[in-house]
Amino acid sequence: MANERPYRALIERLKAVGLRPTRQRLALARLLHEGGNRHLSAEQLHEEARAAKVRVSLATVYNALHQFTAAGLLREIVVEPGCSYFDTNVEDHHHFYYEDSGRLEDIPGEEVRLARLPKPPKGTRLSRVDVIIRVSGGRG
Amino acid sequence: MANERPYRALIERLKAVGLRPTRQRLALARLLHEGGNRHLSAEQLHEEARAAKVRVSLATVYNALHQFTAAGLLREIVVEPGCSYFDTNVEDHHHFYYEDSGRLEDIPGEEVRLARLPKPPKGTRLSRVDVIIRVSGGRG
DNA sequence: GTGATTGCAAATCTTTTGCACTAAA
DNA sequence: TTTAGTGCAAAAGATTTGCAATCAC
Repeated sequence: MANERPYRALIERLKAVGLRPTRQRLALARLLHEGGNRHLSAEQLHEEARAAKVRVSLATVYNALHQFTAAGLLREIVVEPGCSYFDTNVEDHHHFYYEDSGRLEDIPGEEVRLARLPKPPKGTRLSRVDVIIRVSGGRG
Repeated sequence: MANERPYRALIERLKAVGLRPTRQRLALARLLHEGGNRHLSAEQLHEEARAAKVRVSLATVYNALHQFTAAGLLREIVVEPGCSYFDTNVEDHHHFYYEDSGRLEDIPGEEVRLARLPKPPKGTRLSRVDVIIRVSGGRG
């Protein structure tokens, strides 16, 4: 985050989904997409922003996360009560959940194969399928 | 819940898992297992208790739900932030989640077949696999 | 300019906790 | 008795909201 030059691509991406590329949204988007796929809570992202010297309020972090999620730039995941994670990977994939540490980890889409799936009940359409493999006992 | 006679089987079940069969726990256990498989939040169960003229505090409902879950009598499910559901079905099965209404519905175990599953990362053991099929657009 | 966005603080909601009181064994 | 369990009210967290100030266009 040393580089303050606005990233064209990010700006376009935000504009494309109807969000003004504000200083805060750009900074958060950059933080989110640094260093590969991540699973961050609002609080964690807020902390990262602080660490990166980006001044942004927690309320704005929540706003941005929800707007990004609505725009398909993020995916929200809830495994435990009282804490949402936002996944920067919006491709088809699933998760390991380390119960002891509360950490999430991506599983590439191919590594889980659903051989049979019931069809959505009449009048509904499939939104998505979440597979969460809960493991415990390790170092997380 | 008209019948106030303590149910032997329930009493034994609670004792078996090390929980004293108190008036509150018995009443809640009965409510939970009335009418087949259900997915209730603490608030909903508390409301049902009120409706059934069972005097029990919300804190006790939370306590009981967590104790029952720890004892394997219930299963906790979290799909949206800010609300846990407790599933009276502890058999192997998965769920439909109606995004519009927030309702959960059981899918019998056989109707979802996982043909391939990665093994738990080194040092961890499988705790359980949750499959949540999210659907939207219907009446929920 | 003008309307979207932000920050702050207060409000909300779910869940947990501390502790005196009550009930089961 | 003795110890677990309960109720209440307060506390704790996560998230949302209201609204004036600020920023993008």
